Amino acid sequence: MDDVTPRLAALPTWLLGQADARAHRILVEALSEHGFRGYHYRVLATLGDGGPVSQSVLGRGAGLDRSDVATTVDDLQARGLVARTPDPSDRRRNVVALTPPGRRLLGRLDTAVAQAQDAVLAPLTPAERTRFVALLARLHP
Amino acid sequence: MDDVTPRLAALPTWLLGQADARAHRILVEALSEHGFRGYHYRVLATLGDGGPVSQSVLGRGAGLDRSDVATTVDDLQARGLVARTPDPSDRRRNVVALTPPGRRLLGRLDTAVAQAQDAVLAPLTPAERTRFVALLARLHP
DNA sequence: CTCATGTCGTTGGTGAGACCAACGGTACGT
DNA sequence: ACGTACCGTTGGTCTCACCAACGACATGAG
Repeated sequence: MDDVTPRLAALPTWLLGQADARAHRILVEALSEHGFRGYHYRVLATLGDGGPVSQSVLGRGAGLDRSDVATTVDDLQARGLVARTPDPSDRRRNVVALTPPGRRLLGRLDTAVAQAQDAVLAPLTPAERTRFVALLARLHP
Repeated sequence: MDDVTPRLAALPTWLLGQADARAHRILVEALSEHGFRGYHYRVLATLGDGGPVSQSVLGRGAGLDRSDVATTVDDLQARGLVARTPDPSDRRRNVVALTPPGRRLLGRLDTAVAQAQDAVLAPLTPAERTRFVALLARLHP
């Protein structure tokens, strides 16, 4: 299956990219079964543990550019999953909050995402998973 | 710096994505200093340890779609780094080979890429690097 | 030999993700 | 009052990955 040339296959960056590509495929698969993409989940998850926030805070929490927050919130709002209201105390800001359907959906997506994590780490034993995640966290300074 | 919401930060897929993003940035940085992108290096590297091959073999070796091979080879050919000649024994095929300048460039890119690997793994001790790469390889079945 | 099947390279298109620039509107400190 | 800085929006760009359709060509079955 892996016909990749040795000079590439030996590179840590290549292995990392392959592992991430697989993880990404599994995660995207899980989300798309519900009709959503990565940006949607990131925004919902940020709202889920951050409460109603401005879009700029939302962007920092979800790791998104402001412009991508705007279009993603547009989308979620059109589906009735978040509410966007002007902030009375600062009229530059929008306050974004989960709606009840949004919160229920987040619960289902959380489950799907958790299952995806297991699927991604499936090739490793529980002890290896712990060590792997620890090394991964160190790798991102 | 990392203001990402806990629900995301705890996900292995998130950590993997962040680590890969960082690795990718470092690698792209290294290549772009020479004026090239990932696809260019992948193709040159595949030619470097595979000898002259058809574009379809090149695609398998470099992990690229046929269409992406076509445009990448176009580009490298225009820069005089590879030669594309019809295969007399099968006129459907093109045989792609490194030119002498292409081979010299590959040497320089290899050095840059090797330095990028070190930079990516810099946060880990040598022993940890070995374990990390081993786990990474297992994660990609 | 003929013809169906399948491969090769090319063109063109899609979509996600990450990012950047510029704009009008707004807040705030000086 | 005014300059500075921030907010959200719009409208791009780029890389990467992938898919569909096409003509040219090779090959095996009959």
